[in-house]
Amino acid sequence: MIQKMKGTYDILPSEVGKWQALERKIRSVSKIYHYQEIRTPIFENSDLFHRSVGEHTDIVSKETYDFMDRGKRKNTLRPEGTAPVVRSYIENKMYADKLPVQKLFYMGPMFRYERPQKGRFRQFVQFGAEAFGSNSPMLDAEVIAYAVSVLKALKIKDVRVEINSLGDEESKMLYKEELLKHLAPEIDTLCHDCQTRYQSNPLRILDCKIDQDKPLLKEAPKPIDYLTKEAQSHFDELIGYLDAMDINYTINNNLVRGLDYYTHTVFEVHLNGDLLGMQTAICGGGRYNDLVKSLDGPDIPAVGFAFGVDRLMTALDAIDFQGDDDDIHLYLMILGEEQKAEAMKLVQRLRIGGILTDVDFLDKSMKAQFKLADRMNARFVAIYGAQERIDGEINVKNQKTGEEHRISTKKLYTHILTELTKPSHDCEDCEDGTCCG
RNA sequence: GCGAUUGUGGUGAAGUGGUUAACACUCCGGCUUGUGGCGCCGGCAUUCGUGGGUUCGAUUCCCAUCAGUCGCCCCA
Repeated sequence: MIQKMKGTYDILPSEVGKWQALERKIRSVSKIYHYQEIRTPIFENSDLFHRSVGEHTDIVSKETYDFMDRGKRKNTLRPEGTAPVVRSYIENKMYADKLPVQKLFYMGPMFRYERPQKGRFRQFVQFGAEAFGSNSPMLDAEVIAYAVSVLKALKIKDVRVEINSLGDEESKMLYKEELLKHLAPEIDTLCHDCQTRYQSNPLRILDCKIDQDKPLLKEAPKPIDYLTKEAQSHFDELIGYLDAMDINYTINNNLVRGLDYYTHTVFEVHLNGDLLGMQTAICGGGRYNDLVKSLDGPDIPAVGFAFGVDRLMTALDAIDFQGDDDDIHLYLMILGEEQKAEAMKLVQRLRIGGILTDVDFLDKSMKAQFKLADRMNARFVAIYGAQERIDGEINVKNQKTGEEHRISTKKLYTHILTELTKPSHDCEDCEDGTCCG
């Protein structure tokens, strides 16, 4: 038997409703913040990721799905969403659009060759936002507020927003030098990974879980202390906006993030508790003012974030999140061969009229058909046998109340329609009034 | 890339170096060819992830492999 590839998963009909509801909420929050959806290809020229994410990051150095196509071109299945969106932004000259600040979001599968575990797959779904064209800390604040709103809309509480600033290119250079100077004398006391990072990506040493508590790191200089004036005021302003917007956050001076392209603001959203197992990060993002330029675009600043949608789903599983149902309105019970054609005619009319209808295709007994209707969560069952066909009538049973009426077949459609639009309960009980819409 | 752990029907799961692989649920059929959800009766694994080895004999022991789960690394 051929089975799914490691680290992938099928979303079966029984759970797809939750995904659809989740995706719908994400889109609706995106709309409120006025971000527009962009869809880019699932694979790109490999160079895109090497140049943006960073050659020596784990993502690029050991986690990409690469393949050569028949034209000997190097392709990579996208491991993240920012680079493709930036590529598209540049290639489609969106910087010349009527709207000088382009606010985009995307949602779709990403691919990383990793060992799967809780909250981690080889094909996973990310939802992310990217806002181009302004260096204003207002935009950083908006993006963070947007991310928080998504969680709020999903009723995921108990989250922790951590922010930090890496500063601009100048701050980063200055800081890196100081950090290397500080670490140099005792570099051999750090873990093996950190010794490698010393060469490749010294900033990451800061949030190493192994060495975190060593005095060498505790006493290490922090990026925040090496910010240029502009960088410092960018960060201060951001904090001012977040306070004004009533967004809760904590400043984590050791937060650096793994991707190369970040400047200024970086942030992560974590879930408290053990909803996600050992993974707690549900969203990460930050500002990347030099990325567009370094990918041969104009010098345009940008800021964004990415959510792990699978992780959102995992978190939602723990809090009784209601997905879209696939209940049907009417189950048409057909009794007898001679009734089939007339029944199909009826079904077709109902469906054209927008009534979710289904029937049995296996000549099941009445009892078995009732069971089927139950499993489909049918609101009504219409029984259609020989006598009904002769009389031009049909029995309609309300599955909730058990009431049954015999009506003219011609009136079936309007009957079902009226019954369905009747509120099923007292709407004063609705929390938000959306249930009966 | 490293480590731990698991792999028996549709599902959850017992079990043993040796004739018919327990049990529960689901499902199917019947009692009941026109009103189901209850009840009763009956049925559903030539086979224990896959390949190899040890053995007279393996689902049970060993090795490999694949897959799941969890953790490390890293990240969403």
